[in-house]
Amino acid sequence: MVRDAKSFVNTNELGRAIRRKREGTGLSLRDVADETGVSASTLSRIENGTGKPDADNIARLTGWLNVPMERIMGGGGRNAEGDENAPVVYFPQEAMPDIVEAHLRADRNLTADTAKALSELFRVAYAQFSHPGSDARNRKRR
Amino acid sequence: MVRDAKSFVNTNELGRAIRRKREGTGLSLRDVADETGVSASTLSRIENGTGKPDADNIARLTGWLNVPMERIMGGGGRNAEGDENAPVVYFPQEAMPDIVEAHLRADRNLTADTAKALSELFRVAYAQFSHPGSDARNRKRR
DNA sequence: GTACACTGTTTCACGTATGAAACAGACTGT
DNA sequence: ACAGTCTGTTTCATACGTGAAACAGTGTAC
Repeated sequence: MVRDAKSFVNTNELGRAIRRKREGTGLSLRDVADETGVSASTLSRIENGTGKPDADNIARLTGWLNVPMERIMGGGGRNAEGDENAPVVYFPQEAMPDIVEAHLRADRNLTADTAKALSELFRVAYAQFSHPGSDARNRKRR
Repeated sequence: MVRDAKSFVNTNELGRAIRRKREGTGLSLRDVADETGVSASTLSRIENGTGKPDADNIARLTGWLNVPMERIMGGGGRNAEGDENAPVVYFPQEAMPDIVEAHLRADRNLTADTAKALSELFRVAYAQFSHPGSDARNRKRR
């Protein structure tokens, strides 16, 4: 049960990523607004970490960044209590192969068979490398 | 771009997936509410496709489903005009290896080196299988 | 019968994310 | 000097997602 529901989506990282890319490419807020459909005012708020963008805008912006939502947002059940701003693994790590498989199945470049084969390959490889001991959980990065 | 900003996050699929899993496991709305931290009323609305859940609840629920957000939600820039309810690829397919890599890097079960090795493996395998023909040149560049 | 416990749905007051527009600066050209 | 055009930020009214609680069924026990 998701220990007491206080979890927030980490939008600070989103904001930082956007500002980084925006300034890196020399675009203004209004430029990005035109490209993404998110208004400049909202964009400004997001970059400065004020408030939390809604689902549509998160989708538009992660799309613009070409980054998976959960990578940038973190959130949900497993947000490490301690470390604030690190992008977090949203899913139980055991689910990694499932995540990859889902992505593969959604990939229109692949046939169903190929997607299956690729995820199988990934599953095997992952099993090989992941939690090498029985207590990989002690590894508290950072 | 972004077509005229009318893109919505596809929450219908989210709702369907939740109802499927919930009924499949014989849970009530209030059971799921306890597990996820999303209220039963909101849960009901989501399952019935009324309104759009906010970012926090999407995170909680995709986490509960163990499914990547963009797989279930679709959304953003690439939502296929034609087919409504199909889960869509949110990212350009070319980005698949990057997506997987991001996920791997966020995986605390893996050391940085291992994550790198795995994503390299994946990248090679994917390149092998993806767009086998030459008609994959629909790509839009911005 | 009538209680009681459960179900999913809807009502309600409240908080807040939103975009348009107003705003404050920084620069440039005239 | 002034005017014009850019920048990011903030104000404002509006829209809407939210959870608690009320509601409407349905089933079971007594």
